[in-house]
Amino acid sequence: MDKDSTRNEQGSYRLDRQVGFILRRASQRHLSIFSELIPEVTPTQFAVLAKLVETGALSQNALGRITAMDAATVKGVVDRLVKRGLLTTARDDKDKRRTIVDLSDKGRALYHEVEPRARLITEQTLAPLNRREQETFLAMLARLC
Amino acid sequence: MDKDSTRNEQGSYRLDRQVGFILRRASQRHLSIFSELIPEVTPTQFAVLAKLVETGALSQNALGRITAMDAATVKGVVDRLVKRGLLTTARDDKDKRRTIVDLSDKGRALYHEVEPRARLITEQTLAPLNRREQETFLAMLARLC
DNA sequence: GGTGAATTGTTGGTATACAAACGGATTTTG
DNA sequence: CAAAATCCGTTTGTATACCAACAATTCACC
Repeated sequence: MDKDSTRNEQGSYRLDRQVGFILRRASQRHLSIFSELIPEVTPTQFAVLAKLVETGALSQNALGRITAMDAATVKGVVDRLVKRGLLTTARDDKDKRRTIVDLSDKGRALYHEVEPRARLITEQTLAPLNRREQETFLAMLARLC
Repeated sequence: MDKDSTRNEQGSYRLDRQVGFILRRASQRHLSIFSELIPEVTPTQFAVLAKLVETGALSQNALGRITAMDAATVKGVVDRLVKRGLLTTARDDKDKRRTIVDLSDKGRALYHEVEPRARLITEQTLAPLNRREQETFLAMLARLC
């Protein structure tokens, strides 16, 4: 009889029920928490610092790949961090196309100063869920990438 | 003994485990699906069209509020949609501060043409999860806003 | 009923994001 | 080895996003 209810027949399109819209609002809340706890850098800039600490110096494009930014975006981010003295860049002698990006001492120091607060950001963002839900949620979210 | 394992002592900070980072990558994938299925408008622009269909004409700021954009952002979005003839704007006579934003016929037509594909976007974005997981996921995500 | 407070929309500034096109360097492959 | 394909970084253009400051208008309250 009403077997159709499993299909998409639940009536009109409601923006507030679409993943994209909810995803955007969740990102907004996260950003707000982030800039409250770490006003020194943006989430993207912090991602660059964190990855360089994890992996060491990288070419600019490689850095973009592991931080999920395209070449044009990563350029702007690196430029701004270099201008603030948090990163250094150098030509690669073996492959003259490449620019090697690395942390400066100041950049490494800032990262370690800020990293504890970064943990709090994840914690506060996920605070509406209990521990078990948090794990489930993160696992599902990761599957959507 | 190891009761501390419930705390944050799980070792080093890993960027790939932070909500913010995963959220960003999930948004990227969603955007990619969106622009593939609906190249005519951006997600934000579509949100404006959808909300105007839902609620009818609104002041520019009110529109921003229900679509989760600040005043500066919504202005740009509305301007571009007006330029393309998808929206109309008019001064409010009762409150001379306000600009009334509404769909044009062309905007309404485009919305209805595109809306079925918008459902597919949500479907494809959530495709890695089964039906039950999708519901759980959306409910949890909504709690993070 | 008039003044301080709040709201509305605008502007300018900064920071992601992504697409497309480009020149130079390196790798692949025929 | 030489041509083709690929990779690297840059630039330009468009579109969110958010902040802060601003003028005009309306509201609240005394």
